Amino acid sequence: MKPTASAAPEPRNFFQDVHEVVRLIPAGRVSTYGTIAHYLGARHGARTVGYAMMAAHADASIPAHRVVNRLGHLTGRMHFATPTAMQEALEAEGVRVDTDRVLDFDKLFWDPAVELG
DNA sequence: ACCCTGACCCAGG
DNA sequence: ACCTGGGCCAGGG
Repeated sequence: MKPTASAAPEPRNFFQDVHEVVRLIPAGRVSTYGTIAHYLGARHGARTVGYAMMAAHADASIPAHRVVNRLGHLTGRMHFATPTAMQEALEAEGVRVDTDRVLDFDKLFWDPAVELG
């Protein structure tokens, strides 16, 4: 018989996995493309996480502003409603930003492999 | 089913 | 310190 909806594992693609991890980043903390890629499996590149974040733009429940590049730079800022919206969203939760870079990046860095076990 | 596009990161010369 | 190449996923035309 045809597998029921509950029996069939939902077809999760990599983008959805990325979105799920991003939702877990606490307010006031930041993570990076490469970290998330590594957490989800070595065969995925950081670039692909970037692709997933573009797709995330449609979903307001994903805190896309908490994902920056490995240097703490706000590389995704141009994809927000305004070029300053990403920085403003971070500052609204207490993250200091200067010239498109997160200050105290090492301290605020959130690694799913560490925080989630 | 092919072509294009797009928030990255590391290794090597 | 600069540039290059390789890896990588999903949606739309």
